[in-house]
Amino acid sequence: MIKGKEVTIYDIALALDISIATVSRALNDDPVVNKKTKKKVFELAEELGYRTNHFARNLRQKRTRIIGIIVHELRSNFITSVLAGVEKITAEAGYDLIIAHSYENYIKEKANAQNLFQKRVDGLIASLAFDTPDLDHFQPYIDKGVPVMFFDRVEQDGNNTVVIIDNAKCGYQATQHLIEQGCKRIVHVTSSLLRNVYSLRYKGYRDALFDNGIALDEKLLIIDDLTEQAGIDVAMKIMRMKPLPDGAFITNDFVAAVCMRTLKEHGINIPADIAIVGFNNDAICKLIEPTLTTINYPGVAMGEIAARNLINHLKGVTNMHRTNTIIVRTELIVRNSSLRKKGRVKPHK
Amino acid sequence: MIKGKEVTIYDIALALDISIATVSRALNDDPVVNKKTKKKVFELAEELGYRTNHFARNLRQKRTRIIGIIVHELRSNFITSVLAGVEKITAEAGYDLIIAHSYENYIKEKANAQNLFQKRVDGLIASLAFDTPDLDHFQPYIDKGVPVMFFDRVEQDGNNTVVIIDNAKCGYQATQHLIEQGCKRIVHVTSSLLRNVYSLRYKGYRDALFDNGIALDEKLLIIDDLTEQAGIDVAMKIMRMKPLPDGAFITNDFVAAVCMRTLKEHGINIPADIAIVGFNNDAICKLIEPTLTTINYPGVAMGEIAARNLINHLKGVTNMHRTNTIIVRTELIVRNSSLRKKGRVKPHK
DNA sequence: TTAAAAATTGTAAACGATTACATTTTTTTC
DNA sequence: GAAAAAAATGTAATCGTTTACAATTTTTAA
Repeated sequence: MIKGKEVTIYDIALALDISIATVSRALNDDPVVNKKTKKKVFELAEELGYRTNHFARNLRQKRTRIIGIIVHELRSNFITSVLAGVEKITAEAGYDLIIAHSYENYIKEKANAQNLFQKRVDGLIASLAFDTPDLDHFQPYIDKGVPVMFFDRVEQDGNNTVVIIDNAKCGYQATQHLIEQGCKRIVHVTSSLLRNVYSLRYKGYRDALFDNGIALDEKLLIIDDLTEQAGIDVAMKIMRMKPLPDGAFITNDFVAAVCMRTLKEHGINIPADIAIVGFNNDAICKLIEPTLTTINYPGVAMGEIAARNLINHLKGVTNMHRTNTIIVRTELIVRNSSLRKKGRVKPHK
Repeated sequence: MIKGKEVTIYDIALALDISIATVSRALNDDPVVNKKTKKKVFELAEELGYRTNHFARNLRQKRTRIIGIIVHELRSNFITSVLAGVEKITAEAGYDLIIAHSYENYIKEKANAQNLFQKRVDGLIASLAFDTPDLDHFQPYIDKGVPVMFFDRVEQDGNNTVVIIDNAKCGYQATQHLIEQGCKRIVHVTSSLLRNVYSLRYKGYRDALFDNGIALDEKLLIIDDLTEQAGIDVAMKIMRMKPLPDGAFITNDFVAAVCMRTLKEHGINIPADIAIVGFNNDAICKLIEPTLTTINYPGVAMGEIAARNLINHLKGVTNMHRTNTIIVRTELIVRNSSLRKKGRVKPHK
């Protein structure tokens, strides 16, 4: 193999004194080609270090075998799990994965969407940024018939195919659990209510309060971004509330953990003074003290499902547009941060 | 824009009654083209929804503007940080990023290397799996002159370009710190010694012991994989040691955290009974109790450096092969898990 | 042995850009 | 106003495949 000089099907054809058409067919394992010829072609290709020129092929076939994925944040346990799930399925199916990162920024998300469209991905998987107001930037995909699959962070009323969890139910469960543990004044710490995941969890929270005859107090709603500082600020805000709340449903484990640490530093007892429920079931839940009650959220599975549906659609096995919404199972995992009435609910692990 | 029908430079040329060469040049902002013509082309391209066919372009130009990255594990804070750094730089430079995941598996790593080579990435960034015995699978890249940049997990004696931290120094620092805190019997918990990162940290550990006149006891070396179960097993092993060790240098924060939890559950006091130092400075360090002393490890920066060097090399700005090794700064962050002699070392944050 | 059928191979036209080189048009210079 | 220089545009080959259709070779059947 000589550096810089690429081997093409012409070289193979020339060496074997056959046509490039036959070589091409042989390399693609076309049953029409004589087995002996095929064998010779394969062997010579191997020997010469032939590698397919995917540009030539894609140029001709008009498809890329590339799936694009736009994530709102890379440095997140959940997203990484999804990525792992997607990667597994796409790799198995022989697709490549191009990852684009929006950093929770609509402008970047838009640029990424355009870029991947330019690159002609065969399909797109996306989770929206905090401040994404609409789906106009995905319109070119729809116009060209390129399938798009949204996961987790999706548009509320869009008629796209989405893979999500039942956020309202999760919010309800978490809140109901706190109420069952005797909480009456429950803080809800969440992020931008413009995003489905947060607005629906809030809805679940409200519904649970309502069903238990507890009046909604909007002063107990705290909006944060997902940083460490936010966790500290939240704790400060909670401590200034009078009377002190006796429960907190925080829609992110990391923020919950930082918040808990800060509360503890100020002498507040968890769960005795305040019971806390987080969201995500990150690894930290089992490592902090007390261990954190949370909602388990199956990242890898969501990634796998999104990717599998997309690829099946591309292969024509199923039509994605028939399935509008795929809801993935979640569960409340009760640990010590919320467990006041011992024995009534068995703590998890 | 009609679904399924792609606009090409021919369409634009036809509509404006100019040649495709001019259209091509205009779209590439070639200064040779008349400004008015250029404007007309841009406007019509926009209007018709023209998008470059990158296959045609790449076929002609013989490059892909794609960087491949092979990581040993996706679900890791460190790797995600590196990924974020790489993504930032490659995106800025107009390159796409294809991610491949080896799951700490040599076979998969090899397959990924081959696949990305087939896809003709312009450059490769890689971190090796646990059990990768050699770099033979990267030989095709070298033969073809495709630059490869290794980071973190690299081959010991290879003459490739690598971005690493000074693992031996980190190991030395961590151990020295424990010794300064009065530890005499220090356990070293680490992973496969076949990998540079772990063998060098071990070397640093040994050197620090030696320099302080402490005999090396091989019974104090524990090899684990990086799972939760490993953390528990490690704690159990430590507790069975007689006399109980008084210090532990654990080369992974997560394992250290699980181990600490398990030790505490068994009534062992940290740092009084055993002082602990981890590695990575994951978010958990500040959230667990006691807070975990660790080595800070700049993931994002490493990703940025690796990507920047690769891209500068591709652009011909610098020659990567001149720079053999890039060592990134690290620091010991002292927190409560190792702090016995208050006041002697100021705890971090 | 020969015609028909089946298997195999070949020819040549795409696919959509880039670009060396040639040509035409415009501007400058004296 | 003509020659020279500069600017702008065009022509056509090329990149490496795939694939419809045509042509050839081999096998089968009578």
